[in-house]
Amino acid sequence: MIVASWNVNSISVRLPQVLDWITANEPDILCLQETKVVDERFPKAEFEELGYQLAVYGEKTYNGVAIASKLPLANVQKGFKVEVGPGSRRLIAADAGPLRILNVYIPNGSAVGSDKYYYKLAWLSALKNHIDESYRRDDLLIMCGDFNIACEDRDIYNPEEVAGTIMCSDVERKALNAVKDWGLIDVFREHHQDSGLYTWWDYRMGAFRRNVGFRIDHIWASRPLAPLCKAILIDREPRKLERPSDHAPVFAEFDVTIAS
DNA sequence: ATGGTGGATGGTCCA
Repeated sequence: MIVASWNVNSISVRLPQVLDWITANEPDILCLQETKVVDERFPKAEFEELGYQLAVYGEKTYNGVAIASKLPLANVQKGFKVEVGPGSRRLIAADAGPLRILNVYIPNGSAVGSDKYYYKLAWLSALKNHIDESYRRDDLLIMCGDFNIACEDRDIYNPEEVAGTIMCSDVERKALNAVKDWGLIDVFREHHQDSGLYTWWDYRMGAFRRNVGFRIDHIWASRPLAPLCKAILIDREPRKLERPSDHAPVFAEFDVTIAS
């Protein structure tokens, strides 16, 4: 079973690229972030024509998450039970066959010490509580999405230059590690140890051409599920297209049987 | 050097 995650930076703009990518790669589940449309305007029919069910939780202009799945989705949950602050739409969860999917768009945080940074930390705390309340350690859980945090220096092109700044400050890394300590595994690092492997490159300054990137989009798996991951890749090809998202999709294959 | 690029918007805000 193939599970993918992609921050598309507007599903309206990126729809043709996303549909092409789905056709080429045939993921069973695709988690999207930064869809930037209200639910009524999400292009559901185009996904349904390719055989996918949709669960969407979006808003105008900002944020927005969605799950497209070939398997029927059940127990769809949108947002935290009690939202953090103004309550932007950044979390959607559902069960798909044997898997429990948690798709998150963790706040960017803008700059260390800013109001948005403290919102990011509060959101991470709420995420930890949400997982504690919602899942069991023996669930086949995937938490994926745009985490907006590079966990280690090898996830960053120029760690010395950006040390302590947004997406790699110690405090936000610790807050994310507190989530991870529930029992989640960064599946990508089970399969790849190299630096230079990124999922996001700024649109500016020719960052992609120079591979000035960050690995901030992740697929994490619970302890019983992680060993079933047979392969995981970042697909850089869509980032090379005209009018790309600034993020590349990440996708993982899990050797799980689908009960009928 | 606080720049630069892209998306949604219709003023700027966000990333």
